[in-house]
Amino acid sequence: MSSDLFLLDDSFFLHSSSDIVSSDLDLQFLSETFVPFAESPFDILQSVFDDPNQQISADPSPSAVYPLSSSPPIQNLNNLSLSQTTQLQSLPPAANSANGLTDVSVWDTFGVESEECYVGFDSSHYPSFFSNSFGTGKATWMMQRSFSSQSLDSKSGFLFQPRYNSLLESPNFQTQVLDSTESSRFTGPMRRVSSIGDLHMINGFPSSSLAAESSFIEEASFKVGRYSAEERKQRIHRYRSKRTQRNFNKTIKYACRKTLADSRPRVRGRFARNDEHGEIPKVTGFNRDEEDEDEFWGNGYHDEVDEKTMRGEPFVNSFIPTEFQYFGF
DNA sequence: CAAGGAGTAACTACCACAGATCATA
DNA sequence: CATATGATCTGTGGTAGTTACTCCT
Repeated sequence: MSSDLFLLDDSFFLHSSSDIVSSDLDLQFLSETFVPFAESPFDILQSVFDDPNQQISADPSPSAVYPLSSSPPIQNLNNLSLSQTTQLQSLPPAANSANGLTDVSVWDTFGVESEECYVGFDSSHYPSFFSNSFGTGKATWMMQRSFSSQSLDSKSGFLFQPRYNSLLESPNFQTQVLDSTESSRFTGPMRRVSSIGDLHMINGFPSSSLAAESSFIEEASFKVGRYSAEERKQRIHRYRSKRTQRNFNKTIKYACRKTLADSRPRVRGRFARNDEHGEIPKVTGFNRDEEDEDEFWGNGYHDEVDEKTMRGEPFVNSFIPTEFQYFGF
């Protein structure tokens, strides 16, 4: 997985693109720390839309527990479905354009039934990141497994409208928020998120001004799930410190061996012998006659990759990694 | 509800061989 | 002790096969 979940806050929050949620471990951490009793990563998202009237439903299997080594729990995220159980007032599109942040008319903004809560995106920017359907009156977002937060960084156009929970809707809270240094970025029901750094939200809290907000939250004895704010901070600190020590990069100990491996001829992915003279074999094979070659290649097994490898060409460009979580930032 | 097939993703073995490492003379 | 030689081990990447799991019928 590396569908980034950046729904934490301030010191809790994933601030940079290097803080992407990139593993099952991350998800477990998130679920345990922020959404205790979560049955699936879906619940994590639900916390963002924390509202008794709002439900995020997926098709969670009864056994939606995701041990670290199991199949990717993010699979559950591939079938996100937001649903509004009650009809609340719709957000007037004009309100968004009026604040200068969002011109709804140019956005593919998908309402979730009541349009009270929706996640929008510029589909021209994200042709494959999300896809949606409205089959049964619910919007379903398909989140590409390996969409890196870097992509979000580089492309603006991610809309995120959280539900406000009761605390956020508190006049006192809104006052504090609007008085904060980054209040201009928090402009009411619609907030444009242009980077992962902007996606600092939990339970609808904008995170950027958390210096003020967190104290407020603490004063309000804000507690999510089983952990107090302090406990969460400690857990997050431990998590992040351990996380920094993780090494997602495959370190090449011997560059020369990599070079050799890249240039080494392969047969169905396996290293093949060089010819007897130690020369890099040509496309035509290993000086084999036609009969041997047919046998060697099986049923005419020829493809571009192998032709390249047989020529000793590294075909780096022919392979586009799809799992960004293994690449450090 | 249980069983079985389809679909999907993660994981792993396999291969050749240059270079590193170790043991011995 | 220093050097030479041979044997053994290590590491490198793409693919196919296996495993585990979910979803659907």
